[in-house]
Amino acid sequence: MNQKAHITQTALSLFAEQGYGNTSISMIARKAGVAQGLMYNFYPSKEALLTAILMEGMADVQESMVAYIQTRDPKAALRHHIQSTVRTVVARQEFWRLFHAIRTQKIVQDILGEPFRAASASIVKTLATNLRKLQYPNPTQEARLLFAQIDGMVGLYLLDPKGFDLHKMQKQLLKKYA
Amino acid sequence: MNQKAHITQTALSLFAEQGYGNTSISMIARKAGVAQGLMYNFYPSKEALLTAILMEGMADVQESMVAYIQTRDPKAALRHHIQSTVRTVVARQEFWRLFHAIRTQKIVQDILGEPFRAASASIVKTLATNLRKLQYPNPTQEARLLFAQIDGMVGLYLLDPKGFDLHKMQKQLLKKYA
Amino acid sequence: MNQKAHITQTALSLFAEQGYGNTSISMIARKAGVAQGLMYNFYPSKEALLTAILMEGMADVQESMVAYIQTRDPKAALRHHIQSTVRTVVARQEFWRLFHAIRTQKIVQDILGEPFRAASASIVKTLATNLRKLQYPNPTQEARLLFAQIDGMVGLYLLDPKGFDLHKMQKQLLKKYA
Amino acid sequence: MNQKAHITQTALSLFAEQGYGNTSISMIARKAGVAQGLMYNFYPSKEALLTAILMEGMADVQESMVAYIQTRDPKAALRHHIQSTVRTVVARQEFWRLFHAIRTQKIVQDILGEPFRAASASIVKTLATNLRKLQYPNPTQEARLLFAQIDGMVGLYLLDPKGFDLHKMQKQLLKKYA
DNA sequence: GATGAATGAGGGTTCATTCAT
DNA sequence: AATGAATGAACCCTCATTCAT
Repeated sequence: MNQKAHITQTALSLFAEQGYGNTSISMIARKAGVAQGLMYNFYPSKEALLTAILMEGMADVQESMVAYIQTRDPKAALRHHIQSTVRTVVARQEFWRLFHAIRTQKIVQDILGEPFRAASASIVKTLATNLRKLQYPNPTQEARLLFAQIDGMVGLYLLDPKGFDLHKMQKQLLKKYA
Repeated sequence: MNQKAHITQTALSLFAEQGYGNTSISMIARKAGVAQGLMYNFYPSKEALLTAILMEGMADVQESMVAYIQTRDPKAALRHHIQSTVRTVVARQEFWRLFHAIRTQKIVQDILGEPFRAASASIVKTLATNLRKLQYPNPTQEARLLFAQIDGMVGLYLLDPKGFDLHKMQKQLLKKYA
Repeated sequence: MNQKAHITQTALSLFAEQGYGNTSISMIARKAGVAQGLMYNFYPSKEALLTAILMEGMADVQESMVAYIQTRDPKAALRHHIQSTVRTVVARQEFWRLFHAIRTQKIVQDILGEPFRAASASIVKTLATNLRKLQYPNPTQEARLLFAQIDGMVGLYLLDPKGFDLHKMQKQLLKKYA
Repeated sequence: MNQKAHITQTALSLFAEQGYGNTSISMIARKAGVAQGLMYNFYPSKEALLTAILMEGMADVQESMVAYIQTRDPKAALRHHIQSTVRTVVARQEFWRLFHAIRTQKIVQDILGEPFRAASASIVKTLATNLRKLQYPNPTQEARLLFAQIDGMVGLYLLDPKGFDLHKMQKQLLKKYA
């Protein structure tokens, strides 16, 4: 792996583990085995490093959704969304832990606030469309509730990955909706 | 209000508004209108102040649950739990915002990790008991799902109190379960 | 002397001796015998410290000019200006050394550029008025030349206070103009 | 132009424009279009680069004086000195701006302090000789005053090239002395 | 000669904490 | 109890310098 990717990955690990604010550049450098100053050859600031990590993570999520966004069958569409979310959260656990922990902070609101709201709205809208096809009453509210449910499930999993059986939850959720 | 409570409340406000890490003791003192050093007459450190705030908040939550924990009718019990949660989140929004923002951090995991897990387990167990009475298949999983749903709902509300209609969500949730 | 004045004076000494850019906050603190952080109780930044020093120095100069600005007799007015300049340069040598060394730098241009130009123009105008009364041909140009002469004299003195006999120069200048 | 001269000239431009301390090696390299490390093939350090620039500039000044140092007629000699000084300041403005801005700093005092004092003394002596021929009373003091005047004029010009009419000042000075 | 990734000392600044008053 | 001046460790960042290629 090249130096930039190595530093970025190390930073993500530490940010996820102990928080952005509690992670110093020197800690990242030490764990990555490079000099402090080197980070600034790749990113102009600590905040820029965070931004890059968040942007890349969001792009990955977007990409994983492209695969099933066009699914016509409503049950399949819901199933794909739930499965895809669980899959990406497990696969990129560190990113999600960081994102969930930091998404209330001003710095992230500035960077990702609007994109995140837009993405959320888009997902809710798609869920609503599919729930409507399945004859749910009040599909928009139901979609919001389902979104909250998935988000809550992910949040609780990230809070305690060992104690929270995400796949059992996923199964249960699929049984209910798809 | 006595000095200690005044300082503690001021700290909670600032922690909730701008984060624990971004709030300095001098800011708290300035906003509270007291000298910087005074806080140390009541708490040995900034972390102890945070701990006290979190403990107190958790105790309040516990207390609010005592009122309905003995409810016999399962639908009423579920209704009370949902309503009580929403009520406390709205009434003590600052505490919940702080708690949700910070609950993944090591410092909080150390302090509240175990109590929180215990409280969660207790709630889930109660929910499961009631769902079982209502003949839900797989009531334990269903309880976990409901817990996640409530938690997710609260989280999304705290993320954007103006844009997220908590009461409409509550109504929808009540319609489904109670 | 109080701490603030002590720190400010120490900073002026070091700035004058080795330049603003070559003087670190830690050097000032060490020489002043206080902790680094203390300076920030009095000035919000290193630049603010410099600004305060420059502003105060300029105010002193202004004040010393008030005493003779109203002098009616042209020869006396010129004499007073020359003597006052020499006196203040000798008395506040550190300030002048700092000011002469730093006045070309952007940071000072931003802080004092306009005030300095205005003050210079005012002095030149007064000199011109007095030279006109003394029947000098082209008094405005002559005033500019005299201003340059005084400035050059001061500059060379500050460059080498021991090797440059400022008072002999002053005497010679007074002989020519007053 | 060869690489060394190109780098040196680029460095002079930047030093003059924004100061020695505010100019980094990487800025010089970027503007010169070469790699950061290349400078070290020609100079052992940033300070050595500055030294070379200053030495070369001084040598040029010396050289420009050789042309008229032997002028016999005193008025012509004074005229040549004034004109030559103005000419070189305008022609090599960047060097002079750098030199005037930095000549009080320790680093330059160490390098050029003694040579500069020697050159100044030599010029003053020549001026005195010519002033004596013109029957000025106290020609040595008068020479020092003239030297200060020229230096002050140059300094004020460099401080504000657009606002200070150097050639008008030169004319006025020539009228007085030559 | 020429490159630019890598280093690490040092800079300005913040802030939790202490303590004399 | 209450003050706020004082401390010093730690933070983010810059940059002259080195060196493998």
